[in-house]
Amino acid sequence: MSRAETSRRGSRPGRAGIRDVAAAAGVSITTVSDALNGKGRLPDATRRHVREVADRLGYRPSAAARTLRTGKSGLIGLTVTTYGDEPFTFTEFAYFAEMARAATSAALARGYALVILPATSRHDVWSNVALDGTVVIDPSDHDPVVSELVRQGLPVVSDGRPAGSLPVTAWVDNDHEAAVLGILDHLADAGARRIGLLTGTTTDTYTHLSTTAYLRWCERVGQDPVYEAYPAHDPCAGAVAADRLLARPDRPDAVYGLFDPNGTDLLAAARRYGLRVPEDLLLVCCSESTVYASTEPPVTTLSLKPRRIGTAVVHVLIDAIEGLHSDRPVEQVIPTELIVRTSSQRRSPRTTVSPPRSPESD
Amino acid sequence: MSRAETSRRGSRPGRAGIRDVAAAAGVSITTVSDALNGKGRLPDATRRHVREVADRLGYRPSAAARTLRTGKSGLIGLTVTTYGDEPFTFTEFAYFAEMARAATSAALARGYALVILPATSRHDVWSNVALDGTVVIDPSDHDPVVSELVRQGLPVVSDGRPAGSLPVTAWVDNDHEAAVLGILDHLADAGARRIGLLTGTTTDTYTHLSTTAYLRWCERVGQDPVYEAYPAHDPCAGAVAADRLLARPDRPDAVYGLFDPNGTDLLAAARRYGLRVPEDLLLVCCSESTVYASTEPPVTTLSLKPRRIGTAVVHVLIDAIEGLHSDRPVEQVIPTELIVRTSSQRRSPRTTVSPPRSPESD
DNA sequence: CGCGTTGACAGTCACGTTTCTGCATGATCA
DNA sequence: TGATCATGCAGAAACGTGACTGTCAACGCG
Repeated sequence: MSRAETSRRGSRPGRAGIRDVAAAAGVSITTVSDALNGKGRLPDATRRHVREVADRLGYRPSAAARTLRTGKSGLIGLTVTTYGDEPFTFTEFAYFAEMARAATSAALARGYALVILPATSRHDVWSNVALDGTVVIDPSDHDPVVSELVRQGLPVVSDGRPAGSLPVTAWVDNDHEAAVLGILDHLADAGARRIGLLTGTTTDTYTHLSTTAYLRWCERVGQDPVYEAYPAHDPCAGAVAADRLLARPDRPDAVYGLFDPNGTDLLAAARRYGLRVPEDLLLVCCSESTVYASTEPPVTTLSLKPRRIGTAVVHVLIDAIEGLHSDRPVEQVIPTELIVRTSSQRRSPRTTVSPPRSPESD
Repeated sequence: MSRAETSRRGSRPGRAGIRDVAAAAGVSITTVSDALNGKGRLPDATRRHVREVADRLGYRPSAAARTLRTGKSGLIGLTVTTYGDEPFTFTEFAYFAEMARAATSAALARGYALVILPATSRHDVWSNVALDGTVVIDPSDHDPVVSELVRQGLPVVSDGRPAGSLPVTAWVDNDHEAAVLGILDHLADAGARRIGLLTGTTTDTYTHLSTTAYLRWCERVGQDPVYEAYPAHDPCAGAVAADRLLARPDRPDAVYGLFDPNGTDLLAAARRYGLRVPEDLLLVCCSESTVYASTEPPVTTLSLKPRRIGTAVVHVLIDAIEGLHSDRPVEQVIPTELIVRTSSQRRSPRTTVSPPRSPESD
């Protein structure tokens, strides 16, 4: 069978193949491939001619064929832990959104795209998409998906220090212990005598590290721990837990909340009990949301710098994919930032208006 | 050259191909493919045997090869409008996060995965990933990316009524005019005499439709329009615009804010001017955030139901991809929901505590 | 003038699947 | 008993690209 006029079968109009370009330009397939990829040794005239013809035909190389041939898809998985059947957790919205945004930007700048893939998704979906590597957010102890990916030889970079002996390629995280200790010291400096904690019942690393840091701090300064834990994925449970914490007989005079909505929930609970913030109750919570800049009063927040983390994670991963032995460390610690506002400043009642914050740039 | 023992070349250990499975099971490649995909006519014994051998070898079919052969990648693009160089807009965080979450779930349930692809990304990234279709969020007037995709014959479904003559396959949107009119009537019922609007300077459909609906309502009831517009992607500009709106000589006694942060910004501005909410100022804003349930006072919000929209968009798109002539309409209007809280209820001062809201389920 | 070298391309294979076609074998039926 | 048919499987052709190998002419050099 002759191979001439191959364009008659297969491809519908609108999808020109490399053969069509070769025929139209009067050269061979090899020449087209080399001309478009800048590979071979061709005179610039041929190169320009081929490019021009390709543009005229609206030629787009088939991503599938290229992936099959080269073994690289240009796709990076973005895996998010799930509570329940939803792709990502409710309480991490702002964090996740910012982190994903930065990760997408960073990946894109290096020619990669991100695929959202919940860890609990059906196995066939995972194997149906060709990934060059994966970003895992807060992997659980012995995540089967991570093990499977690593077994396949794919680089896996984790946002959050991996628990147990999870064999990730690299990880990026904050120093959560240091952050909690810093906040507790900050509150103590502001005059707090008994600091309470609003924490979660889940077993992820963030919750675990933060809680143990709190307990160790209490032990060190000789304070009885005062904390309430609730399932962080339930938005209503947070309000209830905040209320419980302030209803205790040993009511704290300062509270740190580990999750984003804790600030508003604690403010509401304080109002119910007639507690003034910051006079009667000092408040800090971990959040990326800007609403805390304009609450009454503005609430001091701890930012985990999700944008820096997202960027770092992607860069480390792509370095691993491309086999670059970069100077980026395999274990990166991103500093947190405490944004001090009125709710944690008992000592300086003069200024109650928080300075305007410019749009974050990192 | 003999084709026996093909496994000696190519594939590194850890990646078993279909040939290896066929050899190990003592059957042909065809039989393996049919057995795993449930296609041919095979006795159950053979089917089970092949599956068992495949599992033992840890066989995973190559997504790239499958895509090349079948023409279906199982990937759906999720395109988000960009202001500046970031993948998605700052002001739509909660909306986008919820919408993306629902879309990811819905796609996953039907065996598809989502790829985040900003509209402004480099062309090579778009053509480097094999997509079966694309979801476009709030496409601009003559989006070149959408045209290109449609020209390639890919289904494109839009979140938001497409402006101009954008040739999308289908779209899903709220009835923004009806929503605005409903809110204005709601505020008027609560006793508002002069209703102001906090709107955006961008030209997207949402902003445009909402603003014109407001202007028409004003004309109908004979009220002079009182509004301030600001670039919605700038978080600081919103606070300034809220302040300006309440500083006007013709200060409104009720305000509707089109964007998520408007509620807290307006509350803060009201405090600065000594205005009580809802006694001196009625407040509604469009937001998906739960923080407005526990602000002081709780703020009435309009929910655009992003989860329903995300689900609907994905289902319509996948129907189009798979050529199903479903009974789902090509143009779907999702109803909005007005969550009435204290900030817009001047008439009933008895109950100032909003009822607890259960986690949304739709 | 003969020979190695280099430029400029063409031919062909392989990536790993899916699927169409087709060949045996045994069962069924006129 | 020969023709028909369903069954169970094997062979091989694509899918569209990238890369290796090979060919042919021109050219420089001793």
